[in-house]
Amino acid sequence: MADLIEILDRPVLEAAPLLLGATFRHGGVTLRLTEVEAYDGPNDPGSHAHNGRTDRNAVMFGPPGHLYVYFTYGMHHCCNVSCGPEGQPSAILLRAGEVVEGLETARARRGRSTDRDLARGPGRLCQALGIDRDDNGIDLRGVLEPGPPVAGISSGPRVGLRKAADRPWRFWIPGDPTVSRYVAAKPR
DNA sequence: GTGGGGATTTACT
DNA sequence: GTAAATCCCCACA
Repeated sequence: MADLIEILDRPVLEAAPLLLGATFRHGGVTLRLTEVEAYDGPNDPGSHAHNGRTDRNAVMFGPPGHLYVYFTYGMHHCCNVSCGPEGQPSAILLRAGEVVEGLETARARRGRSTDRDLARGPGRLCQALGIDRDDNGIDLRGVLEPGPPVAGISSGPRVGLRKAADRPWRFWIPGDPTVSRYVAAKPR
């Protein structure tokens, strides 16, 4: 089984699909990742790091294997794994997964939700795992464990972006019920 | 100091 | 399908 840092210390477009099938433990809940998206630093208009380093996105510029958590829409958190050599601001958004441990805890955090929807979408995923801004920057060694290689990975455009909406940098395990559905950005 | 926008989710018609 | 919820971040003045 591949080492986490070995996977993350390479270009984000190579690393992202390799995280599918990995397990992620936090707050008493374990997830099997089924859907991720790649954000490729300064060359990616859709990335938070596109306009350089700020207080918020600093973790993206740091060493690989740390959690970048941000708050959005006034009510949701999203979490990413920093990737690539230090100084290269790329990250992988954890979009969805299947709860494989801590089901009761996840249900309690998510309130009224079907088991399928517990971590189906980045905001739901963070809520199920109890992730918030206090977890920004945490070291993921021993937390995120790569799994065996997954065959037949699908890719397509990222969800909800107005910028760079054409880049097919979303990766998921085809047929898995916990993968979120594609939603284009709403026109203003 | 101000204002536009957002890597979303949920409930309601 | 559409709308509302809700607040932090950041660019610009």
